[in-house]
Amino acid sequence: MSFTTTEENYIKAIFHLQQEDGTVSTNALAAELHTKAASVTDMLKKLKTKKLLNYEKYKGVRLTGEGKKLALAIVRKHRLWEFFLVNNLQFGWDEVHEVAEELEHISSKKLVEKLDQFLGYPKFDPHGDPIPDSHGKMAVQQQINLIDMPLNKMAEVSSVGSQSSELLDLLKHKNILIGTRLEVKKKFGFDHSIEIKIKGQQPFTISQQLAQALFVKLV
Amino acid sequence: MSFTTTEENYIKAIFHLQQEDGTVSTNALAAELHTKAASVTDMLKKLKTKKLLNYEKYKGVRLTGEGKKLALAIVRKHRLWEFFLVNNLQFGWDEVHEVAEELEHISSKKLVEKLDQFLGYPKFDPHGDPIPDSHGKMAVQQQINLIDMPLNKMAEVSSVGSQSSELLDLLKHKNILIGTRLEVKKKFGFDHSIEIKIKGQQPFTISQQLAQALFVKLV
DNA sequence: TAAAAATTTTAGATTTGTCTAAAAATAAAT
DNA sequence: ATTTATTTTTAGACAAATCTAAAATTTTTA
Repeated sequence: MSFTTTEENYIKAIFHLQQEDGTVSTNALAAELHTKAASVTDMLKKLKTKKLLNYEKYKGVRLTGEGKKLALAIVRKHRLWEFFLVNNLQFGWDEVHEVAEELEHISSKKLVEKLDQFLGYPKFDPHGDPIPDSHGKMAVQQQINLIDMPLNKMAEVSSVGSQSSELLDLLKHKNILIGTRLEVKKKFGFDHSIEIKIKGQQPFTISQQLAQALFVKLV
Repeated sequence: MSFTTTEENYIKAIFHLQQEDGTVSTNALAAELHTKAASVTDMLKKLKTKKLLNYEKYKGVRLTGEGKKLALAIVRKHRLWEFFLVNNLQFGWDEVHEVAEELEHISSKKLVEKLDQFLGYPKFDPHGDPIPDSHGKMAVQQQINLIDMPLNKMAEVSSVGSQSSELLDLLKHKNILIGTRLEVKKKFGFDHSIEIKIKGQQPFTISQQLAQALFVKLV
């Protein structure tokens, strides 16, 4: 069985949304895919006949085992290509997302396995997200949200909460990268902003929104 | 301006066909693309409005400068990816064509340039075909058809006339690869078959059709 | 050069993924 | 517990790329 790029994008979007919510609503999917609810309904019916998801009208949707398998295969490709783009082709980690969105739909199974081997079976992509292996298994990273970090402990930025270009822009401006080491010096209850310190720089304050978009691991 | 995969496949097919014929007929295109003449007519009208080709009904078709530029960009991507697959991912040179047919439609300009750089600006792909550079220029290879080789001169197989799996199958069976060195020992006028010798092997005979599908350079 | 053959184009239909507008179902609020 | 608001689905239409069958054009051949 093979799938169109559009079908794959639906499966991937459902996969990501159901991590948080369990079942996914038509409107949430429409928003995620920048399309309309009516289009989503049509596609859900189609994907149901392909046994990729369980769908009852007005009840929302969840992926079947098959659907999850497909989603993981797509995520695997996406993250492997991102790793390749950054590590081999010298792309910046903040400019690979769109290209990987295209590359993830290349169908050859052999290509994925050869690429994985060539890259040395990486476990995490350049954003710090785990890369599913050929069986769909992902390493679990003991990362926590920056907002939850204890004070004065050294932490390393390991992933970001989204790939929005606004976020990546802000991080670039603040000189925060995957791998950047920092400490939380102070938390302000008023607006939940936090003060952080990067070695060799003056401490500075970041907003609650930004802190929540950053994941770190203790070092 | 951006183009669909289908549009790009039409442009590429016209480009290849017009190398031989100058102008390309509707039926020839339909055969090449495994589609019907009526579909070709529709698409030619569409591509004409996009200024990629000159088309007058019943008169056949030729690419414009713009069309050629696009065709060369696609050929460039195809051959760079083939090079990558064979040289870096350890694919056999006879199994990369289909994957490259998909990869050639990835749109990122930056990806192509970074890939080219990563690969070391290769001039020829694994089939011996020249890779257009970023300006569309190709190295000219002083290769001749095996059928035209003088007797008893050492030659090296540098490219094959087509990527048909039947041809690749036959070559594999006869143990002929890109880079294989051989001499033509005898030519038979009756059926235009030729006897060739590969070092360390008994001489054997190949058909006119096969000889015409092989290009060599003198060494 | 006129009839036959081949090629090419048009006309109308189909499939995929999308849309808008209206109807149906569910959830929220008074 | 009705009314109101929100969400979701249906109905009908559209654009892209394709098809078949029939008509138009060009080429071949007698």
